[in-house]
Amino acid sequence: MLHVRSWPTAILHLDGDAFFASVVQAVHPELKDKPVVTGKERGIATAISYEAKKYGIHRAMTMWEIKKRCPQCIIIDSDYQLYHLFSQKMFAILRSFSPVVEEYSIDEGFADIKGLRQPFHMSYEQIGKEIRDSVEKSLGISVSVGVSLTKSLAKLASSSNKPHGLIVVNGRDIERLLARSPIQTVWGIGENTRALLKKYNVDTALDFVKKQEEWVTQKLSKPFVEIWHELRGEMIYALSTEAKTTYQSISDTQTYRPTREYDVWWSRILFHIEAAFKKARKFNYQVGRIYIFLKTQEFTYYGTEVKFSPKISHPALVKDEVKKYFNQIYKKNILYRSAGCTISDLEDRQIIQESLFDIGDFKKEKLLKVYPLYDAGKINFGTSLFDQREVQKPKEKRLVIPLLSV
DNA sequence: TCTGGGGTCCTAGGACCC
DNA sequence: TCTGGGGTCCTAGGACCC
Repeated sequence: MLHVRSWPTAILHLDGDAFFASVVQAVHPELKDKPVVTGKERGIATAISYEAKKYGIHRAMTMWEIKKRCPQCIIIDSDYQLYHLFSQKMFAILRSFSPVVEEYSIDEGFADIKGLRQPFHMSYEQIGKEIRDSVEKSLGISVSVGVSLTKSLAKLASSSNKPHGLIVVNGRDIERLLARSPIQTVWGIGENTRALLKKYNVDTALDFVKKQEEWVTQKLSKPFVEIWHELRGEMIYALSTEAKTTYQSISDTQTYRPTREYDVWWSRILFHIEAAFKKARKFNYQVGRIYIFLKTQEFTYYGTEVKFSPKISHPALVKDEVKKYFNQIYKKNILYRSAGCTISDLEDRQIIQESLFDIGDFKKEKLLKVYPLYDAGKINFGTSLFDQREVQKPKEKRLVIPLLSV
């Protein structure tokens, strides 16, 4: 029976299945069909192959726990360059079908495929299958595809049948998909919203969609009203096809072995500030705010914010100022486990001139000579003398110059 | 699911002004 | 001493994503 369906919009979601692990298996065929876990260098699992998932291994599980549950598990270091290469190839294939592609993350993306049936002489289902199969065939990795009217529906569809899935939903199929999708599996609905909706007997995506718009507006905030529309097939989220070159904020943090030592935490804070600013300079930003924080064993955050006007791009200039703020959050009897910073209020560098504050030109001149070396990875600042990063050790020995001498 | 690192967006409420 | 309404800006904090 011919079933004619209307497609006001047609969005495809392409999602790598256990992407990092899958890439590793593609590159090392001897690891195919074996339990593989990546993230060795961090001590926790970042990707788990489907074979390893059978042993109950999940994200962020410690390597120690993994070995206990699955001694034959192959645990390897992450190789982000390699993942990136595969990601680019995957998106190149997607772009060979449609020019309108959003690279949502390293392992998943969307394509607007409306209108492609005619040029390809294929149904949307056939196009989806073609994309899935060409990625799998040419890259040797497994992916899942969902096609529907909106990004939210396409993503729900692709996630509903992993791995190696292909789901096309429209018409009555949408209701069936929503009915078998627990509400927390919807993109944008997390644990807190699940708990709230549970109180009103909203358990599935279909329960949610059946609520009146007024009810949703009353109980929830704007993003959830948008999700409600998206799940009803009304497109709210357009594809953003531009590459990421701008930032609202940049952060740099790390978890360490717990300690109370003042000098250690202060030097780590400086270390993270320098790292965040390095990225800011790379993207040509000057910075208006630095938020610094320490995190305790109990996952409580102690943080504070420093503002700069005019904006800056070399934090060594304001080290003493920042230290005053650090002294406000640090308490000597508290055991901390993590430190970091988020810089925000970012503005394009050409627009503003960096202020010299009360630092003399001579000092600034020296400083500006040193930063390019740091940015190029040739030196580390002396703050790292206290740095006890356990996880990421520099591969080559670097020249260390004390920041104070600048 | 007991916890790594890097992001985005939204809202309520206070401060301040007319 | 008591009394409005309305607008804007900013901040803290929440919620969620991969």
